[in-house]
Amino acid sequence: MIAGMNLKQLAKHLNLSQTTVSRALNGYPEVNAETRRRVDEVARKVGYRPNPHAMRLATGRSHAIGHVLPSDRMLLIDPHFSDFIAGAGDVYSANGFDVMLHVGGSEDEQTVYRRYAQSGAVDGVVVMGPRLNDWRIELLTELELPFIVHGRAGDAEDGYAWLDIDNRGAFRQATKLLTDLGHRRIGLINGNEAFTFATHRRQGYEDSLRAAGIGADPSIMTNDAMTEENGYRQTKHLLSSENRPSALLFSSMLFISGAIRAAHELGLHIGSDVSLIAHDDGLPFLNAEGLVPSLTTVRSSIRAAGSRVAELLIEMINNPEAAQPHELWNVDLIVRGSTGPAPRS
Amino acid sequence: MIAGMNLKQLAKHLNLSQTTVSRALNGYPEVNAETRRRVDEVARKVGYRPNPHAMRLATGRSHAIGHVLPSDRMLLIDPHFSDFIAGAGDVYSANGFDVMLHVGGSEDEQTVYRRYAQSGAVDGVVVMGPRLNDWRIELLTELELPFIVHGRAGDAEDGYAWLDIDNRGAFRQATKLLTDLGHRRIGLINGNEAFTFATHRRQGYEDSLRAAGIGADPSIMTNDAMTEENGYRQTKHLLSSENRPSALLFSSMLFISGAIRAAHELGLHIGSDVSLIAHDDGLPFLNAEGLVPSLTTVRSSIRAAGSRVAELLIEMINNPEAAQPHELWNVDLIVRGSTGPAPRS
DNA sequence: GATTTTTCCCAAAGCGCTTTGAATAAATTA
DNA sequence: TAATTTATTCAAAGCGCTTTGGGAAAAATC
Repeated sequence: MIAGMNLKQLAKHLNLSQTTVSRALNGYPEVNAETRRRVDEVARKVGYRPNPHAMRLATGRSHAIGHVLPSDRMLLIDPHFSDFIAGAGDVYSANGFDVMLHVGGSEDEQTVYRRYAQSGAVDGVVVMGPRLNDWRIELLTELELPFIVHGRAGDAEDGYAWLDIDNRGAFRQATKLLTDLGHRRIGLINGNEAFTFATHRRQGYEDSLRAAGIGADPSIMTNDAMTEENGYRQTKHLLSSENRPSALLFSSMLFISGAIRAAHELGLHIGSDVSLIAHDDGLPFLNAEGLVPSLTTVRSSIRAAGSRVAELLIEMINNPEAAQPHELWNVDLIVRGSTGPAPRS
Repeated sequence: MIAGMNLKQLAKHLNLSQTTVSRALNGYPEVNAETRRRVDEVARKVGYRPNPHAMRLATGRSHAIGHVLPSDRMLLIDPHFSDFIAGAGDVYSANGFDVMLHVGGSEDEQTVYRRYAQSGAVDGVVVMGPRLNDWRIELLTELELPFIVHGRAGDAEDGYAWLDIDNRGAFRQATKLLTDLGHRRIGLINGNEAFTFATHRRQGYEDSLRAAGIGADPSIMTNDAMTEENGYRQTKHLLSSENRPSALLFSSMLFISGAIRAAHELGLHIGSDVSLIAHDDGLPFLNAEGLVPSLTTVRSSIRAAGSRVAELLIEMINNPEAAQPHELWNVDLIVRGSTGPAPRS
């Protein structure tokens, strides 16, 4: 590792005290403008970089954000994680924050948070994939470690900071589109309801069914890990049943390829024999528009959410007194080719 | 953030000096067995955790590994990243290492590495998605920052540590399977050849074509971002061409759903009209076995690679004098239902 | 011109840990 | 019994930065 100059040396080089140099670099007011200019210039020239560990030790602030992926990693988080973090990462580095990532391992997840809090290893954490009454929220609150939840964890939503998309509204809209098109039997292929987003989506779906005077039928509602294979299996199952749905709602694009495959195999034409709508997080390798027929979706960029979550958390850290942010994002329904009027039976 | 006791307090509590306590906790020999027992016990009881920043400052070692995702993030890395890191993460935390993740942002990627090296923010880094003669290798070597490459970067392979899968061998095998089955016209739907893995795969493919006396035909070889959509588009294009291939080789499972869709649309039966083989990284949301027909693949777990890469890097860090590791992993060809004898034309 | 402010800088303490260089007591050896 | 070793422990000096509490010179006020 290349040596690099430290503050002391830089100060000597400048014929100034460490104090002054430190202050100059950190933008404190009590330093002469000309001096500051000189310091900045020389620092840049010699490529001075403060030692982050020393800085952290001295200030007690780590300038790092923790992301911990649960050790019982559900399929939910993984494929979405990189996109989320891509969005957040931009913001973090723009603000000089590092990301501490913790995934799996022997150490109990709870211990990790405790360690973070106690040691000041991070200034805040992002909670991803919240579940109903997620224990992490209680723990982090108790630890007084600033955190923000991507999603919501059920009740007491005022008690913590969160950013969520309006999953319920989204699925309400999507379902309404279908009922408006005359569909009466609509299947829901949802993610694991341990996660709140899945619950919210079901609620939205039920809202619109109810509004259309249709009873929810548990036999055409599923909760599964969001994989291609499950998409295939469930679709195949539902569409080959006696009283098959004329429309299906999917909680993730990850289901979709499988679903399309199943429909094809059954000789059903998408958009006429069966209508499909999926929630689209904007994962770059799965493009709803590129499908044939193009897919009707409720879309919300998980990447954008990542950026915003990062922004909010940094604000919270810089300004701990401020009120906890709550943001609920609208989700756009984008009608494309995979939805059409209910076939007359 | 919860306070937590520091060394000094712990020492006082134990009626010992900081030195002794520190030594006891860090397993130094010059400390009485009984004393060590006492220290360990009390430390555990009061939940003492050393402040990592202080530790890092004092030792100069950060106990952290850097992963930096290129800012010109190609689709390649993203979906594979979380699986890779999931594997690596287990090993990291088992060894008390943290992960510093850097993604995108305004700061130039090169600067990030320089900063890491100069400040000792990380003890080593993992280079993912290497390209031909990747500049990162040169830079990191110059910076003397320990690193390991997942993949290879072209020539001078002895100059750095790497772990790679035998992409060439894998595609050689896969192609051979096809030529043995009588296929003479085999398309290759590859990833971006800026990445070395794609080049290696093409080479393996060409090896076996050559061995079978078949000339490579650039018109049925493509290089694209690995997305569902591209899989569809390229497959559709190739399979509807005049002299269509009877078999296709894919560099990623991400292509596959699109490919299957295209084949279906063209009314081609997979496994008889057209044979398909894909490279399978073992991404959890895309299961080759679950497809219908099940997919013949060359499979290598990217997650396992992550674990091993982490292990090797940690060894390198703990033992800087040792020779740089090079590991080339065999890839298994798993024959399933998507491959069959070439149709007689 | 004397006094109070302001401006600009500095020495030194401290963050919490590791590590060096002794010191003391106990155990060996002579 | 005196001289060495060995086994344990400790005080103090860093690691590289921030921050407190002054202090000297310059500027402003009376």
